[in-house]
Amino acid sequence: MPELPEVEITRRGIAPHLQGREVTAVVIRQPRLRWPVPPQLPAQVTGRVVCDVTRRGKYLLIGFAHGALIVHLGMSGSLRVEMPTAPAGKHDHFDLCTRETVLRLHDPRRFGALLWSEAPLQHPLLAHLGIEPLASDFTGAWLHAALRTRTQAIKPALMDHTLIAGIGNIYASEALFRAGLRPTTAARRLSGRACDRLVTCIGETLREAIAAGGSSLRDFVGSDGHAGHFQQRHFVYGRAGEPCRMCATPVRRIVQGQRASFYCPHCQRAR
DNA sequence: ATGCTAACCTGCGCGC
DNA sequence: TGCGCGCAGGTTAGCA
Repeated sequence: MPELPEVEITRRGIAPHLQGREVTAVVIRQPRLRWPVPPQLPAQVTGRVVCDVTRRGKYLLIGFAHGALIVHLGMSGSLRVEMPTAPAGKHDHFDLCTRETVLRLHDPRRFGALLWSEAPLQHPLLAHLGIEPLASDFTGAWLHAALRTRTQAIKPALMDHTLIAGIGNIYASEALFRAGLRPTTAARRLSGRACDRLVTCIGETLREAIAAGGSSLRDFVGSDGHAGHFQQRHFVYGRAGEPCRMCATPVRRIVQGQRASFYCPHCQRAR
């Protein structure tokens, strides 16, 4: 589930329930995540008030005056706002309680993370993140310059978070389809016009996904919290062998850097 | 520095 | 029904 749009949707869903609220209790039910949840974390935030909930790449930051909780959802993580009386289930790792609700971290595969930092943007996990793909300084000219020395294929380059923060496997394939670019094209070979197009398409892809998820924000309270059920209509992702939505040519699946890439061999020929 | 591989986990869908 | 297999939205550590 969680690439940048899902993380942003989560942020918007949980922020109203946290901002300005005092943390009344913290429950670490299952500390095993990518790294163990720090045992001193409850003492750090109990009795403190949440200032804001922000996002950097795929990281969520639950901010306090003296630092922030850093949350990463990994492959299978989700955050839900529930009533304090709701029973915790299997793979519910952690609760952040306020007087009104409980923020619950659920993560079956345990690739997620929950950490505390007094200077979150300087934290080793965040310090080297690249440009925000929805920020106004992410332009075709910027991308063209950034890719100039990259021998790597464009698709894994888009997923390099030290270059661009937050683009995952689904949206990398989707954005390249929209831009008409072959995922295997060497990044340095992209023309200025191709980079312009790609930046536009990345923005459109991410914004549309956020907008599609935004319609289900109310579900963050009291329901399954499953940000996937609004079913974005992918052009190519997960559609190997199925007809391209634009030209009906069968979509191809290849593997790049041990990750599946999907593309239309007819629509994606430009560079 | 750069680039590949393995590793961390559970769950689901598929073919037999 | 049940079992084994392959696959999954991410990222780091370690090694060449």
